[in-house]
Amino acid sequence: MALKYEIIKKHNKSRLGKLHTKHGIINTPAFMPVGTCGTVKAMLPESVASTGAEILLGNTYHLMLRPGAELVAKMGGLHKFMNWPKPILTDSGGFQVMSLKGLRKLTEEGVTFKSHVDGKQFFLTPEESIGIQHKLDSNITMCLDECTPFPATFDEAKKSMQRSMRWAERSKNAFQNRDGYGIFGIQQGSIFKDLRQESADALKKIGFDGYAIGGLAVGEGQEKMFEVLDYAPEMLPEDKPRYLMGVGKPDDIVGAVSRGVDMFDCVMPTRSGRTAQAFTDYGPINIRNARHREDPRPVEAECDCPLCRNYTRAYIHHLQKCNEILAVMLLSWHNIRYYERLMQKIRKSLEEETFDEFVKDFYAKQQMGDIEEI
RNA sequence: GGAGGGGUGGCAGAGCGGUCAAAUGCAACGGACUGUAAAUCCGUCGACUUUAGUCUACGAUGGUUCGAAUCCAUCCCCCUCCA
Repeated sequence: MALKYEIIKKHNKSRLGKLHTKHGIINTPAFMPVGTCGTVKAMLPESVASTGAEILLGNTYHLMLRPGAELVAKMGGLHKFMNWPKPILTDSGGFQVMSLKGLRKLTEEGVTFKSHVDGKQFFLTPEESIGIQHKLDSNITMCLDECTPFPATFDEAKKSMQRSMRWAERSKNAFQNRDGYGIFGIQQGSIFKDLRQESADALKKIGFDGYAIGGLAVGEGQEKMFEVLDYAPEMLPEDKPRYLMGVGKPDDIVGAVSRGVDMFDCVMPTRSGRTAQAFTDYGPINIRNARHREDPRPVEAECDCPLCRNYTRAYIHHLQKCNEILAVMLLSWHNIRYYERLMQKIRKSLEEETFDEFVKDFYAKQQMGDIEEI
């Protein structure tokens, strides 16, 4: 098989595993920071690596626009181009089918994007998306799909899902097998169990190295998302990694691991870092808030990131107020480290068979909220 | 000494008889952010009560007017240019 996945331990629905790629091993459950344009915003790749991240995301649509897949290939592939020697997963452009719906036209053949940069037209087919991801030298290629918006009626979700399944087959056919590289299918079906099953069956018939759950965390709320995750992961092959796309908040991730998900990616730690939010074991804080103005404590006492080791809340608050780049850098760093530490704790508890206690403790702390007294 | 311009909410700055508790930006305060069109976006921002409303407000005082941030008079202060 092109990508080897070993499951080391299981606990109820949760799994501890290792995914082997040409550029290294990914310990699962894993969180993948998002580096859409060939950079995790405001972070040095070396800094991202120091957080414990073992794999990054890149994006087909954005890299196709700038600098173009050919150039990246000429520069030796995305790993070399961006100085990230570890594994890379690339999204197919399927999310942009939803997020850029005003700038694109969907047909059975593919999707025409009007570049958000200069208006230039790009026609992205499943074959083209796979080809671009190949040129980028992505370790994990994603099928081109349509991230079904929410809410969708049953019929809308069905049509959208079925097209994504036809595109999944075309994507798989266009994919060139190589050792240490793989392709993931993406389940759709919105919040409808029948459609999720139909989608899972279609993907399994095609056969993939891993299976993603797409079309969640698009506005349905955590309760509905968890309802879907109560059944969706188990519809997918047990011996392959399961990847919940675009999720999520820390408690989303813990809940999803409990329900059998192995991989996550989310913009949240970096975007929040740019918008003054810092994640802590006791829930998120907004460092811009006046209550941090004279707080001599670190953002999080237990955290070992540079922000928490070397700077006070008062200082980060000051930097943020002054709109200083350093605030964005340090907060992004902290948040990614927070997510990676969370995943490390999840894996450790699965390893030591204390996952249930970890989950209980996690939610108890999150509910306590940030301690306000100084 | 001569000529001119101006004083508006924390700051900058519109408004030049009613529709002005006063545009807009910044600051302040709070919220949102989930496969990144995002160092972004949204809300609040005189006081008290808030559905509606009441009061105090555009340098100061007095006046004209049904009605004044807007017009007039006097006073105080600031700025530019020329001597």
